[in-house]
Amino acid sequence: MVRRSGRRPGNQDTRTSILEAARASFAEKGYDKASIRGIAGDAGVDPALVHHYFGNKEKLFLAVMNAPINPGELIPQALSGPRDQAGERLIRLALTVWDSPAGAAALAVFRSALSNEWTARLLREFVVTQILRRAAGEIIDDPAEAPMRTALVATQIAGTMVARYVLRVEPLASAEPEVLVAAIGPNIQRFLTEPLPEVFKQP
Amino acid sequence: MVRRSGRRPGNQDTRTSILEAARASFAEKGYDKASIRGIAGDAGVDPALVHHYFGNKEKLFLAVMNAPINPGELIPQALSGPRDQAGERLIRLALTVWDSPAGAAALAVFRSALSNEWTARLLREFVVTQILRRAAGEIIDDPAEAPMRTALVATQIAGTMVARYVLRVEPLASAEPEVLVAAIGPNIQRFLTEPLPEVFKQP
DNA sequence: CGATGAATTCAACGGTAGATGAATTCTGAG
DNA sequence: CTCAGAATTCATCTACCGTTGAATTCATCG
Repeated sequence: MVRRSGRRPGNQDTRTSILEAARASFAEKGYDKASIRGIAGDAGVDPALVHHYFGNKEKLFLAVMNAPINPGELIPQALSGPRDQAGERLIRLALTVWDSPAGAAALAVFRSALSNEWTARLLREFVVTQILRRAAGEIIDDPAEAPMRTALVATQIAGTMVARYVLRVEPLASAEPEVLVAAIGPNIQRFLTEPLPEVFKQP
Repeated sequence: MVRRSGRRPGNQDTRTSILEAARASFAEKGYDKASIRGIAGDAGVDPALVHHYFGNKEKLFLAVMNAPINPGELIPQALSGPRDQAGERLIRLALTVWDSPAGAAALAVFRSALSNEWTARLLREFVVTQILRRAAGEIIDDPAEAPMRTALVATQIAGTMVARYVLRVEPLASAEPEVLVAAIGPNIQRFLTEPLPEVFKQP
């Protein structure tokens, strides 16, 4: 690569500090209520600089989400293992990710999806293609039941995320992850493998 | 040229048409994104008229919610009956309310609570004082376990509402209520009455 | 009829938002 | 040192927002 004349991209500190401020702000307020002006303020920077680096708010959001969300390894790891403990492994994976540093990005996507249409589509596609489709093939026996079973699993996991991280309902918000794994895992397991009610068995 | 200014004959029910437009708009967009200007537009009315009738946006929201949300009869009815079917009755009650005309108001409160602090407080107080506290006394044996059990129940019900009514995930959104009652009820029952994991039994 | 007052609209204020393009500062290559 | 070009800022534009007060119309009462 030929070095062209001019200032080197040496000071990319500000670029990442914008990204950090954006991640925190999106996680705390969701896509709509997080403002570029506020993010720029948190990063100690002029709002126009955000546009200079990221183009617009949508691209900034995507840039924030691109880095940390990479479930290539985690998901298969959560799916392998005793089939009758898959429920526990799924909820444990969710809690582990959300309590980790990358959890801010996950919370940002989730919170945004609850109040914004295009981020909701983003989340749906991500969940469907990256998580549920794999889980369906690995764990659920009858393919015809997979959509309903995975959707039911999604209700329990989404509800846990809403209560613990969005609404911060006690004692859930302060509970140890393993407590929730032990309490919620079996219910997810039931959605995965136990017989569905007969009323569902009609096309 | 039609003069559009000033009092127009006949229409005495503009107040209710504002309320209807507001209920629909709050349910669809939540408190923050629903605008008084948009509501007034849907009602075919000047925005200032909304203020004339309801004072401000907060009071309009409360006026919309005041009428249909009156759980005085429904809740006791859902709690009375065989104890081992309380889970099914709870999720059935939720689905019944949300699928009824009053459901728009419930959805408005819920959706707003997910992205707005003071509506979240409103929902929490309502849920705690009107629903959970009664359920705790009637169904849960050990009072010490009541907070965790009711919170777990809340995760499953809130998750169902999020998936079915907010994110509109299929096949949940189109499922018959009784299918969901049969599928989800037993899991709520488990949160209510089956033993909690030992890991929880330490203060 | 004229007066009253409620129903309704108009125009405007102050605020925040995302976005844009020109102007300025800085830095390193030649 | 010079100077191009990247980094950064400034001043604005447009578009909504909730809210307000004054102005208009009109049904009704005396």
